[in-house]
Amino acid sequence: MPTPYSTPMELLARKLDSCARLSDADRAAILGLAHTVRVLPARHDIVRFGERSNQSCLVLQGWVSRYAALSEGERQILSFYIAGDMPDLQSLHLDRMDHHLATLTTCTIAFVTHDELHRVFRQHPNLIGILWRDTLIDAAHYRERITSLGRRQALGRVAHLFCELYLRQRAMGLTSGLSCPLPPKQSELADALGLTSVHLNRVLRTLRTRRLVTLNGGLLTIEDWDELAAVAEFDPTFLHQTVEGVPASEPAETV
Amino acid sequence: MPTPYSTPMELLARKLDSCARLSDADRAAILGLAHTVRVLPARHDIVRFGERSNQSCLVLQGWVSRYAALSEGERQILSFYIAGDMPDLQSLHLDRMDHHLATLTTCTIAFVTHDELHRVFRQHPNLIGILWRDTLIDAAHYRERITSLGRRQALGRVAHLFCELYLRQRAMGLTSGLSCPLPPKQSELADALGLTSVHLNRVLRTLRTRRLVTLNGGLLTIEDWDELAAVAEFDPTFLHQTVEGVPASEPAETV
DNA sequence: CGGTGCTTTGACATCGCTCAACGACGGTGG
DNA sequence: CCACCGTCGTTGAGCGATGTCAAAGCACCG
Repeated sequence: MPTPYSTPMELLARKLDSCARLSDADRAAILGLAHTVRVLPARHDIVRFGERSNQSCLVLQGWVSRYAALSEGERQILSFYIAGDMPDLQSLHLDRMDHHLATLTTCTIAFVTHDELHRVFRQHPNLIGILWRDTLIDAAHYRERITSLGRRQALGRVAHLFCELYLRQRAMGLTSGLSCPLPPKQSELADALGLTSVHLNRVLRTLRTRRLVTLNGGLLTIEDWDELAAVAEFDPTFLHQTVEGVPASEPAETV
Repeated sequence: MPTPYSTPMELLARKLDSCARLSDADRAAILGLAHTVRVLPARHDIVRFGERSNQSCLVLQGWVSRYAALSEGERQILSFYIAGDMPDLQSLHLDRMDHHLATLTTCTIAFVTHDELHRVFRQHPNLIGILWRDTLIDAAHYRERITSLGRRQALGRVAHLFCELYLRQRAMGLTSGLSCPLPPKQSELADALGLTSVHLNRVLRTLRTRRLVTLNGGLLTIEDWDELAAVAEFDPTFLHQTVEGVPASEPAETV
């Protein structure tokens, strides 16, 4: 399932279109953004805690994670990012990183300097709101994660994350039926969900046994969306996607 | 400890000054924001899940909470807001609320319409970045909460929240020595921390016994900042305050 | 064919939850 | 003024969900 994009900024335009409404002028401005592209190996820090950044990154291919490092080598993964996401927009207005940003898989990443972003903002003030909105949606994801960690048990937490990651990939055309890539290892999923990898493994077995979901070789397959969403108490409102499509019991194949 | 402000927008200016740098022109623009003021009773919803809003609110006095409601009457408090905070800025760019906003105590709240904000943004584009930054700091608070819920045990979680709430109030001049208001009831703190009120109560006893913190009648008193911060593994970076002041062992009295 | 890293499983420990009761306190009405 | 009541805080006993530790299985790869 390769990322189906022609140019980096077309990918960004597609992404922004899935959470906002992009006018033709805005779209053109996006497509004109100067950028550089780099391929980074898996498990490689992009920006580190404490650093100042003068550019923001756009994921073109692969998965990126945002994480906080605690003492004793413990780690909390704060969020996952996929093709089309700009995980580093906050550096536009916050001077120091308060966490790390790292690749999870081999990644293709585009970098846009803050100067370039400010230039486009000056010429197309509309875009400010659209990218601001993007960071607000990021915050909405955080809120949902807080709710999960605070009030759901392990099973619901895992189910909820799977629903979220499936729908986000679906909006970017990265799913195939009820399957989608899920490259993080179990220990990484555990670090995101506030669980140990041992317990996560047992939860995965439960999900498999109950015929809700299977996870194998980096491929997630949802066998029963309705039941999975019920276990997760999943409500897609927080995703703020323009296309509200929750998979029907018999979901449409994505184009 | 009454909120020491003369006018609503002076309070906002003071707040923004504590996390950014406000030029004189920006400051004047803030002071000129048209608004209305209302007093709301405690435990009163300001905006509800699913609603659309055409205004944003500014807390002038009292405490506000953002919360998600789950089935079975369960609730996760996502964050607390105090005088100077604008908890509702996201409604500028997100059409539907994905959670609730409610008063915790009796509150004085100022409301500014989105139209008015957009007007000021047009005349003072600087302010866009400053308010955007404010929402990004909100997100930084979420991240820290995720880390707490995911990777800290109850004791550290509680200690961390107390450190955060103390420093945020300190930046607004709402503390007195190492004491500050903490109006939420134990059940509300528990709902914010992913604990039951019973267990939170035991944790508070531990904190009291270990002479770190006492909480009594809505007043939080920190007895040993260094030790409390150590238990919490507290690092104030995520607050993104311009004045970095962490209380010394013998903290300066706030003016 | 022997690493190396990830997943899976078992046995046991522990943190935090549940249920239940009681105490402290303030408001209200007689 | 006092009895009553509701709310909040406090405590105990037992239980359940999740963590810890340790080992084995398994796939990939040199």
